[in-house]
Amino acid sequence: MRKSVRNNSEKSGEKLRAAGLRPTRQRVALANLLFARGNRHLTAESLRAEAAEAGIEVSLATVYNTLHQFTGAGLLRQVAVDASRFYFDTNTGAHQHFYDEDGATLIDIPGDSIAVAGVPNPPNGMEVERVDVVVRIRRA
Amino acid sequence: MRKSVRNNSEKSGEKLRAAGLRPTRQRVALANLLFARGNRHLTAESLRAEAAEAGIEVSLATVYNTLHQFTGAGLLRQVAVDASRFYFDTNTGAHQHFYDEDGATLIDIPGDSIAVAGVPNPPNGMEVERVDVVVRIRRA
DNA sequence: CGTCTGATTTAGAACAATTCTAAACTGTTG
DNA sequence: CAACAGTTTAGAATTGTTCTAAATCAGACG
Repeated sequence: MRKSVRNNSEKSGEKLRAAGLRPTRQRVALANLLFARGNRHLTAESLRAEAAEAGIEVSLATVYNTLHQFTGAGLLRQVAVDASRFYFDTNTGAHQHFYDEDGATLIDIPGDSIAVAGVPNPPNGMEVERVDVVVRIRRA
Repeated sequence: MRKSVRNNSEKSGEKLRAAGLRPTRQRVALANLLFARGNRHLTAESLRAEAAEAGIEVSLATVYNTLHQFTGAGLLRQVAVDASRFYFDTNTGAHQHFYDEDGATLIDIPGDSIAVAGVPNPPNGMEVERVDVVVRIRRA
């Protein structure tokens, strides 16, 4: 057990270094939480709560900083589904989302299942950065 | 001119009544602004600014209330593209959007140009409410 | 190893967008 | 035209996020 924790931290450290971020205690701890399990969707508050539960004390400002730095480094992706908060996704590959408006939860849709056809050319001087699909669902 | 203004207000009044909303001075004025021209994208602040320019005094709270009531009544639709504010769209039909992240502007994509195929079945007990496509663009 | 330096973290203040509250007002109904 | 429920309002409150200035830390260097 202890060994695998150390391995995770080492892996996170390398990951951060590769991204050009100094592997500080806080960043490594958050990276461990973020990337240990599979794909995750979270908000600043939820990550902070999770960190607190795991006995890691980080200020909210650091959680925000880290989330933004990770996003800038391509380790995370922001998902816009709800104007009231930012969601972050540890899955940075091509994929889409279900968004459950009742529970305010996101569910991944694998990148190869949805196909979007007929996207018009963007206005002059603009280029397409990404095509986001959000399938809004609710209790039937 | 005066005649057409009266017509607009009468039309707005009927529209509101049909939606089950009492056609008050403020709601009629905002509806006129919203639906007089073609499709529009706006935020609470931008609508309020526009109202102020047109000499209509409405409190910000009323702008928010109205926007939400209109949305509830199906007269407007909310577009989630940016976690930092709510956008509203006067076009409630099926269509999609370009979102220019530099300028924070929305551009309509007609409903019949984009086709989304392969949406998986939603989880049990859930139904698809809507499929939103946002094409994020930026200066090339 | 201590020391230094710039990067990072922090608590708390500041901010922006939105929502709430309680009182004043207004549209409709009888 | 009185009465009541629905609506509006100013301003306070709340929420989520960003900023600030001071304290702390990671890594380099002697």
